[in-house]
Amino acid sequence: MLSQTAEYALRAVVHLARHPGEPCTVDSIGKATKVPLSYLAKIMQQLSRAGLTTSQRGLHGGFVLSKDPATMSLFEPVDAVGPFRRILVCPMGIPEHGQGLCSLHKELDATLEALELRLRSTTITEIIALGNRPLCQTPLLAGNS
Amino acid sequence: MLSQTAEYALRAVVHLARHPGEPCTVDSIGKATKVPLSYLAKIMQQLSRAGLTTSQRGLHGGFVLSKDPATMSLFEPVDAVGPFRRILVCPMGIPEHGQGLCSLHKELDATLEALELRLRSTTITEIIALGNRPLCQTPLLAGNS
DNA sequence: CATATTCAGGATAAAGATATCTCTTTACAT
DNA sequence: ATGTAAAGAGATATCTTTATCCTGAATATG
Repeated sequence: MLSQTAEYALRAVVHLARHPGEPCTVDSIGKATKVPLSYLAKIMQQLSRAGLTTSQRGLHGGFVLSKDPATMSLFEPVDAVGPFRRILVCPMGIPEHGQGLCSLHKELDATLEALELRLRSTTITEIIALGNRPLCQTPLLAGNS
Repeated sequence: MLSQTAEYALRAVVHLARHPGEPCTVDSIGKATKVPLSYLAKIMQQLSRAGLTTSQRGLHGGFVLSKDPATMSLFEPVDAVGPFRRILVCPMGIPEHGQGLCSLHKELDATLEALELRLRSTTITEIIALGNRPLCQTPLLAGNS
């Protein structure tokens, strides 16, 4: 339902949130989150273009979250890598009276809305706080890469 | 979020529900719902294999819903054409203690669950009853093809 | 300044989803 | 029985998503 790319983006952002201030390279993020490195590089570009991360080249460079993860919802990385599309006009045509959706598409859009609201209402901080095991392989209390 | 194929499947099922008893050909469904005919043919096959529709070949053949649309949820056609996947084990590996998801995937799965429940709790009959314009181009009260 | 490290961007490849076409099989109507 | 209307099924084409690779540009360090 969420694209693979969105999954990867969320993993990366969660990882960055767990390493506040510390620039993380594509390499280190990819290894920690098990995302293919060369693909992750593209995703990180998208996150940076969307303003969610700051990037720094060169030695000790890498990516840092550009804002407090307590103010960043799950929706943001998801939307950054593949815009979230609501059903605004009838997918079956009828552009003229496009404002009134048929009941099927009204219901589908309401479902999308609920999904969007849920993503918007959960923050990255909540994920890393919740039960403290944000990404599966990270041990419960140890310092990890 | 829902695949194009799922969208098409829902349109087709809604159309069938509006023509109870009357076998609808791929051709007629496709024209009424603006789904590419040759692709719709494949989708109807999937619905039939999943047991949602009954098909009849030959003159006056076509597809009929195999059960009362009041007992069919939106989930069924969606799941029939592309199985709905929950997150049951960690997508990042760790098969050993696979039962305990990390918090990111717990939240994502909870979101999927909410989506699934919503689809499961809306029936096709509700769609065709609701405000009575189940598919956009169908006139409000007229007999239509 | 030289060099190693890292991101940026473009080109390409592989896989999956979407779409089309053709031929076969089934069933009805005459 | 024969012709015609339909679904079934397989092969193929196109587009999008996912993934890889390579070269160039920026930056810290010595």
